[in-house]
Amino acid sequence: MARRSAEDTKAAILLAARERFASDGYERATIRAVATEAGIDPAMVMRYFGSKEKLFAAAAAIDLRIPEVVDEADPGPGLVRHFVERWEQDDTLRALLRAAVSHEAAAERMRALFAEQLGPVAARLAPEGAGPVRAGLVATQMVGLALSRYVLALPPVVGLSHDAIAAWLGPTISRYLTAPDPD
Amino acid sequence: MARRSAEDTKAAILLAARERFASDGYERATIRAVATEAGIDPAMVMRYFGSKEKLFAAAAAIDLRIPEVVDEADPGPGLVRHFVERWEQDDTLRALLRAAVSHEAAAERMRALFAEQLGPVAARLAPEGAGPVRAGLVATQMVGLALSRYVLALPPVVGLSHDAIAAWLGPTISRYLTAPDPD
DNA sequence: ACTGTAGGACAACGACCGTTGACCACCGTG
DNA sequence: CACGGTGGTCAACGGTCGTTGTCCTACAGT
Repeated sequence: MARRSAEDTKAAILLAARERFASDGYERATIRAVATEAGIDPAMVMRYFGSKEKLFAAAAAIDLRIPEVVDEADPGPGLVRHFVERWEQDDTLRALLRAAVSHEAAAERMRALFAEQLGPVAARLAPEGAGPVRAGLVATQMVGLALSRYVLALPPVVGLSHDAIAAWLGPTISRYLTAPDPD
Repeated sequence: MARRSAEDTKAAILLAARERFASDGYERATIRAVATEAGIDPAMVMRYFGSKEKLFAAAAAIDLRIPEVVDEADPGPGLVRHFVERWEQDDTLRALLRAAVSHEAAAERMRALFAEQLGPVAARLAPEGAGPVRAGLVATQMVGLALSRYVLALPPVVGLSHDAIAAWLGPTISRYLTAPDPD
């Protein structure tokens, strides 16, 4: 059997870690299970990542890659589509979401993620000074979709097509971002 | 010190259990912590509830108490207000939500909750046959609000008043329930 | 006063977890 | 061929958890 390089092993561990964190959450995802899935000894995980906490931090590093250019008048559908594709692309966001619910460090990372990556978009599209609130409203809808579809697996929500999701949630997101303040 | 009745003790355990499950999630909420908070020995919890699983089942029993009568043309704001008040009334819903993320039995209970209690309302207000999908859409927005506000504690969402929440999310809920199907 | 019973405490078991330290095997290089 | 470092294993420690069995104690009814 050919020896693996350290980088290959690290990558295998990260992949396995995202999978376990995504489907088991922070506490149920054990170092031992991650190691088994990566085909190595638990001690290697410690060698390469130092602790479970640091392994999670490495596994949950993510860039939302929100597109710079969107339809300024009706940004919702495009953003919704982008989010859905981002969620389904790999396990990272699911891992972060599941962990954020019971792990304070993960929750903090999630808050930072929305503040730093969704914030600027909202600041640009929203009325003067309303950026943070509008970003928060968008977050409620997008996080709720993710939770319902990928974690709770509510059957009607799982059954929605990407088109249906964009058609239903798009107007909501557009309104949260661009509508004037209500009375 | 006067002895407590079994019923009093059971109630104290349930109260403590909801608190621990709500703020720690299923796995981090230990029987030992619940017992300490209820002022008794962990063994008592087992005596009265049999197992951690059954304790959770007892602590997570809930009735959403969705009002029978709502404004049929614009049900959103009223429903949103009712949900927010229901969430803030006690720890039961927060406990269920947090546990549902990492505990399959709790997730199943959450699915049943929405199907049985939100489903009928959606079936009544939505176009023929569209009930389940509309209930699912409503769930994405309401669950997302709860997660963002009570679990992740996103600052802009935490800062919203009940009035602001109803004003922003009300139209969304109304549209999900009563709008005709999009193209 | 006696006693049965309901309400409760204590200590321990077995399992599992994160983490550690000592030890091994293969490899390219001198 | 020796050899050092890289990639890897193994066994164990200390801690915590759910759970169990045994024992204790206060009180109500006779």
